[in-house]
Amino acid sequence: MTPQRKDAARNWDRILTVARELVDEGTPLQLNDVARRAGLGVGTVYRHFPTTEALLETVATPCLEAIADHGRKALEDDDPWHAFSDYLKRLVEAQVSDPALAKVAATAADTLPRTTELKQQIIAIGTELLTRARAAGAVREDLADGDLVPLMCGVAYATYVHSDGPADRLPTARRYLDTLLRGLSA
Amino acid sequence: MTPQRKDAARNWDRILTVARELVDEGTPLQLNDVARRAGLGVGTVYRHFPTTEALLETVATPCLEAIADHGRKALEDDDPWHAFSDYLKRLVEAQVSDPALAKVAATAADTLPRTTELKQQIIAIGTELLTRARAAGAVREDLADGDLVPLMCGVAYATYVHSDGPADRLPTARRYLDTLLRGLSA
DNA sequence: CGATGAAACGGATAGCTCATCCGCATGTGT
DNA sequence: ACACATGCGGATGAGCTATCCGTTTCATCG
Repeated sequence: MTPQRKDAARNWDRILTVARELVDEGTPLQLNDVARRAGLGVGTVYRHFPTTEALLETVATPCLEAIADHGRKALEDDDPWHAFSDYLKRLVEAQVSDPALAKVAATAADTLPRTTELKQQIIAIGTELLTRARAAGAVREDLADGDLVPLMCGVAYATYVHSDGPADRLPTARRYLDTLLRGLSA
Repeated sequence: MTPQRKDAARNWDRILTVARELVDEGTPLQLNDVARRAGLGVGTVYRHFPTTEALLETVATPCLEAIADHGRKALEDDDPWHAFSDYLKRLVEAQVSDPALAKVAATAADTLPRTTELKQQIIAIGTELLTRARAAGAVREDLADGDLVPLMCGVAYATYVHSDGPADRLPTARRYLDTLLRGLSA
């Protein structure tokens, strides 16, 4: 993934660093803007990342991997409800603390080629945890597999609409998720 | 609100008609686009509606009024929980069937001067219904007044993320709201 | 170590959308 | 019918996206 040549690798890193900064400060990603801030030509940025989405994906990848790792651990939890709810909590917290993740989560898979596989792993883990929780009678029957992602995005979105700034997001998100989970439990 | 002069009033109507069509077919509003479709100069459109938001507001106004009317009736309902949940149902259904409404709902009041008052009426009614339901012990204590709008937007957003097209939105939205209401009830 | 080809760089620039401005046309009141 | 006010239209500039190609840098091999 990272380029072979030394200069290319250096620029790749610079671009990602700048992009991460922009995402964190809430600025919408603009490739020309990234180029200027990184002290590079636009051409360079566009060669590495043909679209804003491509850059966004790459920025979000480490977080996605962390979530997948966390999920694999959750699969070893004996308490199905705890494993399920804890995983959802992780998903929501990640989304509200990282705008890049929120965008990737809400975007259809086909426009995000690079992270599709990771995203599907994360969804598959969620589905598995849901299936177990359902089998244990802990979750309402009418919650379908395909509802998981939308509901997580919904909680994250509600948090964004509510909050004035990044500061009070986490507690709000937790409160909203708690409410949702209460509604989901059997 | 509508201009006095005959030609101006006619153009105003044309613009609103076209805008309503565009919103309904899911196309994002672009003022130049509206002008072209309405057979008018861009200047005309920009004079009536300086920004996309202003046009969006005006497009959404009738729906907002309908909601406020519905709300005033809900205030006469004797069952606090029924009045409250029914009102929320109305809010969510309106949002998922009208993208204009969803945008207006999720936008901060200060960028939408024209509909601010209407929006606040709608929120005030919701708050009143919530207060009554809370007083009757039907709603969880930790649901704050300011949570109402974000949660409604969240449900609408989740519905958008879930659905493939406008067709299956309503049932999905109802299902999600049911789940949320279950979590909100004491 | 110097030459050579491949790969990457940079930024000029074309294409596009947004929004303004002002000369011209149209409607309204006398 | 006239004059003034009001509204109309679209040319136009500002800002952003994305491409293309001449120049530069890197890695490899004799």
